[in-house]
Amino acid sequence: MATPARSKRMPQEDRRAAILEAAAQVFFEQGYAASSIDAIIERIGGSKRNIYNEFGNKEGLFTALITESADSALAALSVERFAGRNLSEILLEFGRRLMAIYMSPALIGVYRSIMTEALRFPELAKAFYDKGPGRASGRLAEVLEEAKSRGEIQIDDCNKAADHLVGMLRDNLHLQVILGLRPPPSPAEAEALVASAISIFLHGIYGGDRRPAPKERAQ
Amino acid sequence: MATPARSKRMPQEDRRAAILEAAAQVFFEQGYAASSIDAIIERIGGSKRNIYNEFGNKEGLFTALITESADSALAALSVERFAGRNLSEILLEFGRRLMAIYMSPALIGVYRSIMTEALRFPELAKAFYDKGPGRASGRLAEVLEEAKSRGEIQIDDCNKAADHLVGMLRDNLHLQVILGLRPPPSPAEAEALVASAISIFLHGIYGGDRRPAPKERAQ
DNA sequence: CAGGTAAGGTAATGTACCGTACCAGTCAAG
DNA sequence: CTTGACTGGTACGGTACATTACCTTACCTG
Repeated sequence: MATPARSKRMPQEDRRAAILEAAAQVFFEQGYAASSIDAIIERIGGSKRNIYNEFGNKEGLFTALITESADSALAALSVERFAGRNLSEILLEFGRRLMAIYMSPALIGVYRSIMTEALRFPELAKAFYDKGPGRASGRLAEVLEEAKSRGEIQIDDCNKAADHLVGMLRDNLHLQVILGLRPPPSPAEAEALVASAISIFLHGIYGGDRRPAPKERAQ
Repeated sequence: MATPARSKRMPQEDRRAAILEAAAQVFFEQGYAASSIDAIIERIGGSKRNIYNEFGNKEGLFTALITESADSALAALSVERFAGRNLSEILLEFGRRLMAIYMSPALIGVYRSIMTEALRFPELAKAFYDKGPGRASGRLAEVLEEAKSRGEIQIDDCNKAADHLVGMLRDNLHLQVILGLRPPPSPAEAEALVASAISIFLHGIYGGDRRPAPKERAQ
């Protein structure tokens, strides 16, 4: 009834992907507990047997959805080690990628739904954190550690500083998007936000006697 | 059966408070959709009529809980205008308060539950944001604007910078606490985090030719 | 102390939904 | 064409839950 065009058979992979896509729409909008298997299956037609055959039960579908969404969204972070340009450019590139990831619909949905379910799915919450924000911060800390060892920056605890920068990039804007109070930023907005965050991270806000950074317009 | 000592009547205020406390335990742990009125009433004894008489329905109880929790947790932000000491001390004091608020069990619970329900309760989400993170950022922007007008700092967009600082203070640690991956920080930890975030915000991480801030040990 | 009112308790109503069973139609192989 | 595995559609068992109807009890007023 919903999509009569889909009455034919489907290769297993496509079916699995279709289920996950529909599950994303429903779970990420309504949350795990308020979502029904029926609502998911309505979007793609077919019967619930497909879901139960493929994922076992509702929990299995949810964990698969969270895991795969987080994995695919976060894959962009580990493509290569950042080229050995200067720290400012490395951080800018890192920030751009992280911002794009955080604002992607998939990850917004993951955030929205995993907060409430974290206590019910502790391993899932840990996996999400470790592969996502935790790893981002870890990678960043490595970069900072290198720069520190070259004497380029002064910083006591690189892990803490990395957390701070990640937090800056995920500031109130991210929260507003998750809460549905505003749409994700345009590329230009995102770029400006990344630039201003990185600029503050590198130079702070005191206007005293610091040298301007090479070719950076602060916001 | 649960608490037989409570078989007598109760002043309305106490009962209302008891309901909200029990609702906080249940809603903040399980989320709105997965929580049942029965589970709430079991914690305090009595019957569901108490809840329906006082709050109308489940939605009414939830919105009252979120609103009052956010209000009381965030009241500490608007007590007085910060004394006109130097910017560093003002920000430190601001950061301490904000950190304490963010890590309070009440606000952790609000965060946990409102993310998923934001799309179902848009006005509630907006009220929460405006009274909470939005106002924190707004107050901070005022402080920065003053310092800017005194020529103390150099900054283009004070609102953006304020968002960044608020984000720094609410970084991966906050996320880990919400996800239940670690307990809230001890006062000493919190103080160290605030200090390092503010230090970066003020001075950045470049170790060049900046003067050290007055009496600040960065972390 | 009697009687009334409103709150508190109990049980019922109706619904939603997870997970499974059943049947009929469909595709692929032989 | 026949067979058989699989799938779509639907219905069902069992349960949980929001909300309400109805009864019971406590408190207040005169």
